[in-house]
This record gives sequence, structure tokens and C-alpha cells, in this order.
Amino acid sequence: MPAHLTLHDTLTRTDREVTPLDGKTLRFYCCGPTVYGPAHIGNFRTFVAQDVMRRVVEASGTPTLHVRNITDVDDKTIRDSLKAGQSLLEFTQGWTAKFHADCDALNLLRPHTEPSAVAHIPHQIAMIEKLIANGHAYAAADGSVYFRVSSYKDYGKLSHLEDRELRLGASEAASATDSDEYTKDSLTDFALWKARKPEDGANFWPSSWGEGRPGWHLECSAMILEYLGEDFDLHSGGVDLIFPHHENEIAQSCCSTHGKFAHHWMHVAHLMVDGGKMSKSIGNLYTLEDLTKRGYSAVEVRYVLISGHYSTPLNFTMHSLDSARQALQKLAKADKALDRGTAPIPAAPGPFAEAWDTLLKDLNVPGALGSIFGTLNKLKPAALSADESANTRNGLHFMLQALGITLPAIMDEAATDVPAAIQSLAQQRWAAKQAKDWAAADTLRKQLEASGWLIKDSKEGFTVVAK
RNA sequence: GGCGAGGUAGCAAAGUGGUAAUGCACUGGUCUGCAAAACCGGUAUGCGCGGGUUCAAUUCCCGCCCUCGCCUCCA
Repeated sequence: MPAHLTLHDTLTRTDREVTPLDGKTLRFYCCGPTVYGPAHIGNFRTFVAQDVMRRVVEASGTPTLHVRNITDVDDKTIRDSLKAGQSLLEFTQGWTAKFHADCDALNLLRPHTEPSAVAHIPHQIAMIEKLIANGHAYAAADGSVYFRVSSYKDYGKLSHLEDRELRLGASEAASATDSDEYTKDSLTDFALWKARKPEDGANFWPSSWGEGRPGWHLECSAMILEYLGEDFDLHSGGVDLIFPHHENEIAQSCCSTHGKFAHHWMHVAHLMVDGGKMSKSIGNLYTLEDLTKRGYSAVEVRYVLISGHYSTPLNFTMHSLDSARQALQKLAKADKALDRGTAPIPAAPGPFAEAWDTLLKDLNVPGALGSIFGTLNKLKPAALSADESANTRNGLHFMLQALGITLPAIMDEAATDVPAAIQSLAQQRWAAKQAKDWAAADTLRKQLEASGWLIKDSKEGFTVVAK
């Protein structure tokens, strides 16, 4: 695959080719979850988009180094662990396990490295010390440490917020009344280290500025330095992280190292529910479990999440899950029609070259899916020769692998676990049909349907299918 | 107020300076006793509104309306 993925870059606002700085491995970082509860499908939209990005890069022949953090210390994890009567570690490990289970169900490739913030306190402290020594940070009277935004002239270049514009909006009033803010030199300065407070419980660490804990923005910078270095290929996260989180990361990292930090920024738009924002604070969210309880599978959820371009908001509805189910069935049936008994070798897109090209152009998944169906419709799988169908199936599997889609079982397949009573009714109906007693046959079929079973007739006999 | 994204068929969602992919839903036909499945078709003279540029705009430019997000923890 000579072609390379092109991705929109938030910083330069241009589409740029994604190629490794070291010429070998694409090294990228994704902001991971804060583990204080189950992640919702909006969170997963971002992780799934990043997963597709990684899969496409790998399918195009470039190995990756994927780093994604676990935020296991912040206001919420501390608050909720105390509420649950658990240690912070115990509490966050439980939710981390849940997160991993959901990721596996959604067919997300595990990051190569998944560092936790708590496990990297010394790294964060070291970075703060550097920033203070550089004059980019200062310790306040209460033992907190802040980054001096005015010391970094490029601050705001990612979010395109001018210094004087920062916090001039609705937040100004709120910030000014927060007692914390009085210890800062400027309203725009942000915390690198938060001095210990009574509500932190046992969750504090020693430092030369006193006991406390790292600020949220710092962990990513510190762990990126540790695992990816001063310069790396790509950084990704949800759009809401552009400001202030990623802006702060850039400031912290560029002021404490000589590198340029991320060379490419990928931001994933939000998932909407019925036209509105979905978030923990509003409470209109679905977790993966909410949907599986309603009978939907994780693949179906994944399909919905990738069915809109990652850079545009996607509206989630239950109907979209039904739609995804049917689309996946269509793919599974096409795959079956192409199956002539040889195992697929998904090494090249084959007849799906157009879909692959579409995917390489800023990860246009919906465009690629459309192209896959279009190609399938045109090829008519059932009519292909053995060689053609093998080639087509290889290509289909190549595309599915790049998209991370695993085909579901075909729903209309004959059921194997038909209860004896149902089987007997079905037999009776077949007999009635053979006798051309249509009325009786239809009555029996309706009876079976009411019990949740469908009959499919063929010339030689019938099959019973779960409804 | 500042920054950003978006308005395309019933729903969802691509795309293009030359007259609209695809999935779902709906629908006609073949098949079937009738169905189901499968297969073959159909379904936006139209791409928020109004101007402009052009031989030609949904696609470029200008103005306007509306929706959503960020500016505070947030994927």
C-alpha cells in the first residue's frame, strides 16, 4: 500500500499526510478516560475514531506506537472513591477494568502503552520543577503551582483564542468568585500542582511545594515526554479538549523541553443524542451496557459510531442502531455469498480500491462504506467465479479489518435449538401445506410467529428461524 | 461578545463547478398457494434563504436565518 493517510490538522487547519517522523513507526497519543464511572458511547466515538485511524495506518503498511493514558486522579475520582468508601486505587482499578471490557467488546485495539497518572507523579513533579526553573511557573502562597500563561507567547495558537479573549465569556464571573483564583497572578494561569485540601482525603503526594496532587493537564505532558519524547507524530482527543487541555499541554511541554510536541492534531467531533449534546453533566447519556441491555450488539454500536465522518457531529438515535444491524447483515450475507471455502487473506483492497482511497482521504468512513456497498451491488457476489470471489472476499476483509468491523452471524440462518413443541407445530404446518390446506397452514404459521418463530419454505422443505 | 462546526430525500449520511454515493425505511416486479428470503427496479428537477460570479453552482463569493459545540470539569 504505497498510499498514505491524509488527516485534517487542527493546528494548521489543513489536510496533511500522516507520515512517521522517524520514517518507521507512527507514534501517537490519545487522551484517555477519567475512570470514575462507565464511559458513555460519546466517549467511545472518539476512541473508535482513533482506532480506525490506527487501523488504517497499519493497513497501509506503517507500524504504530499507540499511547493512551488513564486519568486516575482528579476531583471526580477522589470525590467518588471517598463516597464509595474505597481507596482511590481500588476505585479507579474497578472502572479501568470496566473500560477495558467495553473497549474489547467494541473491537478497539489495545494501546501499546497505557500509563496511569498516579503511577507518574514523579515525572510530573520533575516537569513542574523545570517549568519553575525556566520562569514559566510559580508557586503560590498556599503551595499550589501555576503555569504563567503570559510567559508563553504561542499560547492560544491551537484554539485560536487570543490572550485577551481568554475567559472573557460566561466563565469570568464564576472564576472570580472562586477563592482559588485569588492565589493566581492572572486569571488565565492554570494549575500544575494543587495544594492538599481536606476533601482530598488520603490522596496527596509530597513535593517541594508541600503536599498536594498534580493538575489534570500536566499528566499528559509528562507521560508523553516519558513514552513518546519531545517530538511525536500525532495527538488526538475530543474537540472539547482543544481548549484548555491541549492548549495547556502545548504550553507545558514546549516550555519544559526543546521539542515541538505534537506535529499533527486530530480532533473528533461530539456524538449528539436526538440533536443535543450528550454528557455526564447533563445525564442524557448511554453506556455500552445500556444498549446491549436493549438487545444491540457492540459491533452494531461501533458501526453507528463510525457511520458519520469523525470531524462532524453525529446524531445518535435508536433507529440508527436498527439501521446498522441491517447494514451489517447485508455485509455478512455478501461475505457468505463470496465464501467458496478458502480462508480470506486480507492483504489488499482488491476491487474495493475506491473505498480504500476514500478512507485514506481524512478517514472518510461513511464514504468508504458507501463505496463498499456500491462495489458489492455492482459485482453481484453470487455470480462471480471462484477466483473473482476469493479476490473480492480478500478485499472485503481488508476493508473490514481497517474499519474494525467483525461480521455478525446471519440472523436468518436456520435455528439449531428449536423446541420440540415448535418443531412439531412446524411439521404439522408443512403437512397441511402439502395437503394444500392453506387455511390451516396459515393459522399454524401465525401461531408459530406469535411464539417467536418464523417459517421459511423452500421446494423440498422448510426451516424454522428465530424471530 | 470571541472561536469553531454544521444545515443534502421519511431517518442517517457521503460527495461534486456540468445537473445528487450509500445504509435504513417505503415501494413496483420476479419467485411463492400466500408469505419470508433472494434477485431485478423505483423513490431528492432538489442539496437552509436571498443575491453575485460563470456557458453552467448544491458545489465558488457576499449577505442573512437557523442548529450545535467550545470559551468552566467534559470525548
